[in-house]
Amino acid sequence: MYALVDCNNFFVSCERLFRPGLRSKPVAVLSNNDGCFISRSQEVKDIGLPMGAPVFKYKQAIKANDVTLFSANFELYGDMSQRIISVLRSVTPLIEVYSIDECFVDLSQLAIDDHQTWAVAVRERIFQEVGIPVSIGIAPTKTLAKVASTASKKRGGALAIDTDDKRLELLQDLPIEDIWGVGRQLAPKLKDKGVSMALQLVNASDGWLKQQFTIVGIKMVDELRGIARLPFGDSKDTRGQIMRSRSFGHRVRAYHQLESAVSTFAAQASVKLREQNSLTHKIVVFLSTGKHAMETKHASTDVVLIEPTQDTARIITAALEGLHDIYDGDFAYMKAGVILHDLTDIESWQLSFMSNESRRDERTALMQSMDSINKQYGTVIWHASEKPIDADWHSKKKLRSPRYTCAWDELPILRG
DNA sequence: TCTGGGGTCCTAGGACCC
DNA sequence: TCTGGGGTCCTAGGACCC
Repeated sequence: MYALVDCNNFFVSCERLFRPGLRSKPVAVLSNNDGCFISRSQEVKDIGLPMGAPVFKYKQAIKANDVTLFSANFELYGDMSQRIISVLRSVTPLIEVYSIDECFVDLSQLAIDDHQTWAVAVRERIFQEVGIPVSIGIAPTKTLAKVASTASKKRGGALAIDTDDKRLELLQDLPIEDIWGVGRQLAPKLKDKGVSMALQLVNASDGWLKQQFTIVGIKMVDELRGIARLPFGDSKDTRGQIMRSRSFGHRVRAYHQLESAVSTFAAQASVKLREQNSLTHKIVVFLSTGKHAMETKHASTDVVLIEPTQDTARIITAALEGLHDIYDGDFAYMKAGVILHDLTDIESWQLSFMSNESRRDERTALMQSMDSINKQYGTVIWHASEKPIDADWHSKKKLRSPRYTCAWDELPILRG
């Protein structure tokens, strides 16, 4: 069995901790530039201000209902999140931190008589020790635990799906768009086929499901049927990608402003990179007019580093080169960002670097940089031979760069 | 005028290899 | 030297999550 511990209106709850007078008053937390709602108290939900909605469109309602607004304070939320996680860790080490306000717990190693009672106790303990109200759902799969925790919000904040009857009862009342994994695209598609409730999905034939879904959807339905198909993540603290980006809140045309933003993002991203002890091999720089512009434009570029690096100065330099390549003074940008891709563990970078031999277009550059690598690592021996290739074959295969064959496996570093 | 900032996983199809 | 067809790797982009 799995538990999902889900913080109620998390950011709002954090702010209320320091402003107890705001309990039971309408409160919302806003995104960067105070652009849109990212957390709402129950009172604000009842007023009808939607999640993610732009604040300027709801000025009237905010004033009329005397809604208290906060600019987001992610340091505070991160700190409160850690406190909740440490309470859970004291119960069992088998937890998966899913997001800043959600945590899965594997209950299989715990001696629990009654799941409902356990959930109530843990919920009370978190509220006592941290002051944040949470909802706890317990079920045989992660997706069902999610269903349970959502349903628990109207039933005192703790709910265990420990019988099939309970499971079916909940699925009967669950609209498909509220299922974890059903989004904007899938929901209308399913409704067109006459499927609007989760129970219909669970009762559908395997043949029909195979027609409608890819493997992702099949797994989702299995999870709803009580068959665990999602791995219990060993809460990786090393990300596969690191992104820093920001909307400006107004249109930016001046190159120096973009330059300053991009170098800041590159620096911040490289700090994250060092914290997780990784190297980056590819840097993506992007500029965008934002998705709400009449005419949306998006420009991005990949900067591939021949030698993976962790060095802030090099990352900034490379990012600015990328910016220079894509900058087009003709239109104004609303947003900019830097993404670090192809992250490698710092201890094993030589291996992954060398074994990437199918990146043919990088080969030429690699050959040129081999000298410096030889100097740096001393023992690297390598060789490459260029095969003669006739012009016809070349154009047929649409090869843009000469073809090389390199005996990477002769590198002593791979054997070591 | 002003509409978040992160992430993950999967797939289709091209690139590449034998 | 023949230049096909199938397997595999890689990438961009989509869909989804909070």
